[in-house]
Amino acid sequence: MLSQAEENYLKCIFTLSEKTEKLVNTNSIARALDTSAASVTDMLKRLSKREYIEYRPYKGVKLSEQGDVIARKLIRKHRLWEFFLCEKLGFSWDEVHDIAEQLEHIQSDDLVERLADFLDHPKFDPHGDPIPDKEGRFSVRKQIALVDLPVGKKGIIIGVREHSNDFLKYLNQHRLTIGVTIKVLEYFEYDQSLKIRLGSGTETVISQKVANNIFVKN
Amino acid sequence: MLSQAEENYLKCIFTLSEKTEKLVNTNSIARALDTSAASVTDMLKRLSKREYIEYRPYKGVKLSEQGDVIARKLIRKHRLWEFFLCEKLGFSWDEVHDIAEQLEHIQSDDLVERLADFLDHPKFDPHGDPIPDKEGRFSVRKQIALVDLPVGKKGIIIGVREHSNDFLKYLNQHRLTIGVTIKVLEYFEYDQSLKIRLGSGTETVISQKVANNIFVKN
DNA sequence: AAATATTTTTAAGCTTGTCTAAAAATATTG
DNA sequence: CAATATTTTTAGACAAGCTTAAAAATATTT
Ligand SMILES: [Mn+2]
Ligand SMILES: [Mn+2]
Ligand SMILES: [Mn+2]
Ligand SMILES: [Mn+2]
Repeated sequence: MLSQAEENYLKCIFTLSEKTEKLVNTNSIARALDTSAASVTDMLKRLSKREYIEYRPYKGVKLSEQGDVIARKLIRKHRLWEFFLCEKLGFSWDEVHDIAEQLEHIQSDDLVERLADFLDHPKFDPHGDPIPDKEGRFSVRKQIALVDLPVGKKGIIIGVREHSNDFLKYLNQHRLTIGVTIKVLEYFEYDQSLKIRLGSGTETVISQKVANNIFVKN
Repeated sequence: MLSQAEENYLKCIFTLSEKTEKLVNTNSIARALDTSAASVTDMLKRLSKREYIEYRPYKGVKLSEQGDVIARKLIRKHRLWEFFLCEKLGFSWDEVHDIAEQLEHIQSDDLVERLADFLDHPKFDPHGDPIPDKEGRFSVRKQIALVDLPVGKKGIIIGVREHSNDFLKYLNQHRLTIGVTIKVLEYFEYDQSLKIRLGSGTETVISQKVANNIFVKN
């Protein structure tokens, strides 16, 4: 059985791997987990000995077959719990991550599957991130960043790239939440900001940074 | 913030206190937590220094005001989660304790209250144990052990004294679950066993040991 | 290619929570 | 009430997971 710390490392390596293709390096793990590089090296040696990862000193690390399975299960649990917290308990999407960070470590295969049943096997979590199925497979769907939506076109918000509390709260304040329809009215070359109209009729201007962190479908 | 280990000690001292009135002694804690007396002494010193308990070496220990509040919260969480697992996820009462043992350590006051709302503020858990309210108050209700139900009288099962898996499974097998009506048909002096008839019409004989561990109301 | 900068690992040490064995305190019994 | 039994504490050790500081390896510049 893995400790919570060990589980966090595996999940971290998984998410960093998604972005890089290459081996994950010590420093990026340390940054992500807000710990020292020395601690990371220490843990990598332990996880390597137990064959959850393939570790090449000074080169970097990737998950083993076994480690990959565990990481996917953790992400499944995390996102199922986030869905539960929003859909059943009425939390908003900026409140659920920290609680799910704890709940993902509850050990019971039975629990996960019953929870998934109870929730009708959702495919996406409250932030629009895919929930792996029992076998660890992610759903994929066509999505583009709002920055890439041409002027005059409509899109529906289906996810976010950033998950920080600040960003999610900004989105709440501007009613930019999952399911909302957006039409791009104007593009301002000067600072790459966008004027948009929501389904509700409200019009706003959003920065390039914001538009880049919102995913929409056509 | 308390570690899971520290929380387990406080909860343990609380439940042992319920039974004894007197100070809780080191050995009984060690037995309950399946650990060594030396470890217990060690922890008692730490919890005492932080004023969660009042500890008198060689004499015993009791919870401080503060420790009592925390223990009650843990029991509230534990039993709410057990209720959730049975009522919403369809677990049976012999499957929920170990999972609730983990879930009770999730840190979020908001979560507990939203969960309680979602469950309509249940007063008793799947084993018939009272769920403390937000202020830590337990509901009390009149209940007697099935052994004490006179021959010819009817009662309804509302709880159990023992919580072991073996006992709960025995009860499942004999359809002796919460809400079931029981009529005592006969008492056998020789071994203090009872002949009973269930609401369903089934008749069985149960031992004195079993009858002592079932609570009924008239 | 040598000098410099960055990344990673090693070394040493701390806290938490556990253990076993031995010593000390308390309780029980003849 | 002294001997014995039981309970509790102390002592010493260990693993996990973290820290900082120093050393070693690798990457980048000049
Ligand atoms: Mn999350
Ligand atoms: Mn999410
Ligand atoms: Mn329980
Ligand atoms: Mn219970």
